[in-house]
Amino acid sequence: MEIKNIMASLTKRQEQILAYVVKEYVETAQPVGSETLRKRGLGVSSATIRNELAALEDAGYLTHPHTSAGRVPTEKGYRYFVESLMEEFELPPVEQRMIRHQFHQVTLDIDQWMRLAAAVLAHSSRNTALVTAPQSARCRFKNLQLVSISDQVALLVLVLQDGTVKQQMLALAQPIAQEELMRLSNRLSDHFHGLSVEQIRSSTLTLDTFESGVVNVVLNLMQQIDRRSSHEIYRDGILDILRQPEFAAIERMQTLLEMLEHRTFLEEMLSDWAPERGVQVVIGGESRRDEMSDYSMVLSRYGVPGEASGVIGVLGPVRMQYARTIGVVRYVSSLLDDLMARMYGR
Amino acid sequence: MEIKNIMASLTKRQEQILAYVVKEYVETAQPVGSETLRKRGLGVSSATIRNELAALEDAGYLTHPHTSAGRVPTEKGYRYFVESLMEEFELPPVEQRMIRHQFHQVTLDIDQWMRLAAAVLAHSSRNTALVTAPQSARCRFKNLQLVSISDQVALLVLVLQDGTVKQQMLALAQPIAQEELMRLSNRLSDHFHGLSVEQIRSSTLTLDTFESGVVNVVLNLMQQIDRRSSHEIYRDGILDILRQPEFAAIERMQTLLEMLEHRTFLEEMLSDWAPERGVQVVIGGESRRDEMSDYSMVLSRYGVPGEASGVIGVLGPVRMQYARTIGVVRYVSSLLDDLMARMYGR
DNA sequence: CTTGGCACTCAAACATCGAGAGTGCTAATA
DNA sequence: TATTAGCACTCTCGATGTTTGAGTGCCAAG
Repeated sequence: MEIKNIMASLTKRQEQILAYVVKEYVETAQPVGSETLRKRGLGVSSATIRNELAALEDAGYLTHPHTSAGRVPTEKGYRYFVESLMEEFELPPVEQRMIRHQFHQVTLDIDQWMRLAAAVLAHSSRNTALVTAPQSARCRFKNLQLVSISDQVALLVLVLQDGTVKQQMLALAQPIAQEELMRLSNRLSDHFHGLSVEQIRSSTLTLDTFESGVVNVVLNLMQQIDRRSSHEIYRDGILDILRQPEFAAIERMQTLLEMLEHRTFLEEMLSDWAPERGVQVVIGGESRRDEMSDYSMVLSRYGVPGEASGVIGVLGPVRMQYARTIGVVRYVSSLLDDLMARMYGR
Repeated sequence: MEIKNIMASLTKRQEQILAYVVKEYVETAQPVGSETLRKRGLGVSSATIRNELAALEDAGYLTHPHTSAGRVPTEKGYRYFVESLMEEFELPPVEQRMIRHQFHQVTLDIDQWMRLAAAVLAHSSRNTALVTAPQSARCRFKNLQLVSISDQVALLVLVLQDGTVKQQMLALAQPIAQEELMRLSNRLSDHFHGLSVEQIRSSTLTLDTFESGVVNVVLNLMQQIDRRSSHEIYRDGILDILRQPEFAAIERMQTLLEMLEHRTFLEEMLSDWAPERGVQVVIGGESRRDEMSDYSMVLSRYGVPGEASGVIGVLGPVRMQYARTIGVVRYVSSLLDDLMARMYGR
């Protein structure tokens, strides 16, 4: 007697059928029936396939929208597919080269890279891409520049060690000459070079009112960044995902858009589910969020481990081309790894 | 005998009826019939109103979706309403104060102001807001700073006279010390202070390979800005507009989203239709763009006339609360005027 | 000029029906 | 024991027909 159903393990044939169902359904968005499956060339009759389908349904890998409809994978079904059935997909070299080329064409700028990464992910996966800029564990001061804009306004430009740039206007109580501002810039830049928020705060530097005002602004900006509250999330391909047939119903679309506009929600999702390494697949309700029960995510972390890392990901309907998406995410992630490594000087 | 129809001018009662139709339709999104109108208190029977409606339709101010439906304003009808019938709407002082307060709470930063302006417009008008940052007629160099990031990478931070900040990473052929970079920064900053692209290009300054590389990057960035190709358009409230009943049909939604994602299209629309001064209302097909035939825009320019100006606007369905929207746009525009004036030192 | 009255129109909502796809079960077969 | 042919059954989907009601246009009387 064969071991069957006891271990909830599937026979070879069941696996094959499950794989076919997933692939077919992902492609057509239509429930797939026994006859369609037979034509795929299993060498058995549709009746046999029906029996297997019923078994797979009992085991929880498939469902029925209604009595006389074909089968649709459940989350468990997709999970099994992703874990055991799916063949690895590597991005074809032509595409790889094209993507790499795009990254090298663009100027050396994190913001640009992030946009491009989002665009590439969205385009290649035909879903919505989410990308966060690399965050240093704790940001460190690098350089500061004060530029006079008018009698009453100066511009403060703050550069952090990882290349992040922040600017802010300052209102001046009374006019200060550009030379004076420059002298101050240099003094502070020298003093604070390489320091974190706490270190700057505990530094013993005698400052006049204006100077300590400047320092406070700097500390504020740095804290904001530390608290990741200024964390921008780059998105792309919102349109692409809306073209999927699952969004024929209007409120589906609405809820999705609401999700995508809700920054803190996305932030949470990404930080909750981004893996430390490798590519993570989160299918539907696995994310433990009702709003996400119809969507899956494929996430990866990139960057230089100790230094700074960000997250890239693709969000799409549960009915998603997992193999392809994982391949794309993996590739873009490794590409960003390289770029970051080069930027941080290996 | 009265002058009527000859001048295509409307009688008082017709104007009143047209105004009611517009208001009612804007509110309910349903074609409005003679009986509804009678209840509004015109003091005449529905039959009389029907006659007037027929007259208004002949004159082109109203239409019929089908024989047995109520009336809907045409573009001509909306235009007449906006031009002659609508009562001015001033934002209530409470709201004004709230908005002003928000602007003063936020840090002195153009980017933040733009975001806030978009958010306020979108929220107050319940439509999609579009905002462009102020553009100087011709950008002028103010200051430049080179910061060493690693052995192979330096960061160039360029500040323009209007406070715009641009950064770009530079790949270094060989390591250059921070002091050396600073010396160069200061030299170039001094030399180019206040100059335009052409003036920098024709300046006679002896430069080594690296230095002229830096200058080229600067020129490139400045040119980009001059050509307005880097022109960011701040958008907000995309969701709000999608909640309108006109988007029950899915492809309506799709085309709108496509429009809103298409940057160059929006840029064109804004630059084509933004008025030199005052508030401009563009109704449906008046914009001479098929894609826009279902949408209206309310636009205004803000900023300091000779110096730098940007555009703010609201995009919504033709069936829009024009009075309210115009009021909001006017107020936010004047508020930005003040802020900009203050920034440029009056 | 206004109004009550009435016939007419059309979209939207609802009900009915047949076709088709797909299932589950049974009994026969290898 | 696993497979298969056969068949009754179920349910969706699209087409078709029917009803309802809002709203019009026009006429004849006030």
